[in-house]
Amino acid sequence: MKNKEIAGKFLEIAHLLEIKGENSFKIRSYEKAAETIESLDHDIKDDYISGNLEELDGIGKGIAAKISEYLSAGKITKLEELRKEIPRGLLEMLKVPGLGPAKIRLIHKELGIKTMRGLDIAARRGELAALSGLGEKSAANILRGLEIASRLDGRLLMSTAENMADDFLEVIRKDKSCRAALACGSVRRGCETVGDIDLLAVSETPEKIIDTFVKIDGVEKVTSSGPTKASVYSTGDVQIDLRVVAPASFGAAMLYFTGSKEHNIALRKCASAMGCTLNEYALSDQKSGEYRAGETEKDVYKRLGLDYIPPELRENRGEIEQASRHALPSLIEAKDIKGDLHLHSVYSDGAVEIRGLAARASELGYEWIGSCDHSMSLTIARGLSVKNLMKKKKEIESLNKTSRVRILFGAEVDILSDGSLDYPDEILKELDVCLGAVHAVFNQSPEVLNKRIMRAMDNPYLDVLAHPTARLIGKRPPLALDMEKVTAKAAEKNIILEVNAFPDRRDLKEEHIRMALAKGVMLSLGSDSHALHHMDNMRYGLMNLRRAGCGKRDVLNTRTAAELSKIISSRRRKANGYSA
DNA sequence: GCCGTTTTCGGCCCGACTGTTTTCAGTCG
Repeated sequence: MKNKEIAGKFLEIAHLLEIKGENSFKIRSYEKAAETIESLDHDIKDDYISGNLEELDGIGKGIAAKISEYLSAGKITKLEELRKEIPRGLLEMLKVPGLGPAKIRLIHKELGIKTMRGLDIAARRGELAALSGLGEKSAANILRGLEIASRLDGRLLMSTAENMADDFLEVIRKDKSCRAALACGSVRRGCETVGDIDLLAVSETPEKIIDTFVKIDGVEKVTSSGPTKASVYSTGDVQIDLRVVAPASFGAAMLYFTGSKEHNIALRKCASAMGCTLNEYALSDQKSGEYRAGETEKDVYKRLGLDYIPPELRENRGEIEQASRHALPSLIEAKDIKGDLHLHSVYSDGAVEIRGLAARASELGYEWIGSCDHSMSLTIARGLSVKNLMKKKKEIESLNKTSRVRILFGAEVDILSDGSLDYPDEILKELDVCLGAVHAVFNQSPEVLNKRIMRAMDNPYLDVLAHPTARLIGKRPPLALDMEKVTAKAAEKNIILEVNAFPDRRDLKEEHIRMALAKGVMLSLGSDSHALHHMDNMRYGLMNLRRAGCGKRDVLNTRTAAELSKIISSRRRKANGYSA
């Protein structure tokens, strides 16, 4: 499938046109087309073959022709020409905070600078400040922006961003004039990573809140500060923005600052179509300016004729149209979760005894847990020998006599380099649940790797494929798996795919969850806890599920212990039937 | 470049803050 690839080409065209100074609506058209293509639930080649490209939203004659050219000839002439015309370095400069297309153009035209390095040198020499339209301050901002762009190439993990946001919110909420405060933006939408942190507060006296905010310990630099809005850089050069609004605008402002940008643009179009304008203050009549809604998000959606759209779905991927015909998916919620399927104990590399895990699970309101320690080959994580595994089984049996929470006897079994599992079948058979996972030998060729996973999935005792792509966000790339094939195989063999909730794993990612859901594959959530506090990480896996539009019935963790056992024994029976 | 209940031209989402310039363009979200 080339959807993502093609979407990327159009985004590149959009950026190049920006630098060129093209009409901004033309640029927006390319961006829109890229969004449409990226969020398609099928291969765009299908539309190309059937001649229906122009029926897609935001795709007309021009862009359809470019898609056709790419699919038939493997290139887009317009993009090739733009690349020749505009030095690659100028594109990179767009990533520098404080530097936009107009200034880039100016710098390029007046000073002939076309690389980041060249820009850095000119900035240090003070050549930028001499340009008309720029001054000392702009030059200094660009210099700082360059520093940030080079240091902060990555984004923050959601968990880090949430903690930072909470630290700031705690102080803001203590201000007596603060009625409410929360994090919006990508934090509220549950994204995997966060670029900058957007905070929103409600108050009748915004200046006071802003004043509190810019003085918080941990603010390293205030980059802008007005009566209702301020931006600061906090420790680690993380940008934090705060906006303060009046109570009557709380909902409209929440919508506005939660985004996504694309969702907002689409909502404003809806508003405009019904003679209204939507901004961060309210939904109001275009002519009279009369207030229609704004105090809560629900009110605004309702006045727009839409069902309430949960933040995780606000990406303009069709959710607005779904909301208009009452067809939004009913998303899984934290309260639906009855158990955590992936917990490590002191038997392997966990820090907690099984009884401790069960006690915490009880506090969390769970009915069951899966005690899944590492298998014998993973010596670095004190993987269990068969003998210790059997000892663990006895302990679980004994604990289950009195435990309020049913403890499943499980294991996270290594998928070895040849695709065999790390315990013999007669041992695997004993497990209540068997998770299989790759923990070593990541560097196989894609062919060998895919064969390895397929072979593992052929084992009738493999119930769950845990953290399927083995990625670590920002640290280790995902395995080069053909996820279409993996999800198809999971559907065929009734294998459950895990959504690992550890903050730097979040594996499967939402795109792959959607792929699995489309094929009817069951999913499971696991915190992969190695310490007690890790059990609270389930929320991050839940974010992925919700962002993928996942409902309650799609997830194993919403079932009772009895239902879960039934699902697993039924899948094993079928799998054994296949392999016999 | 796209689109059409103001339909083949002329619109296209909206506002805060900064910096450089004296009224607004650029950037950001």
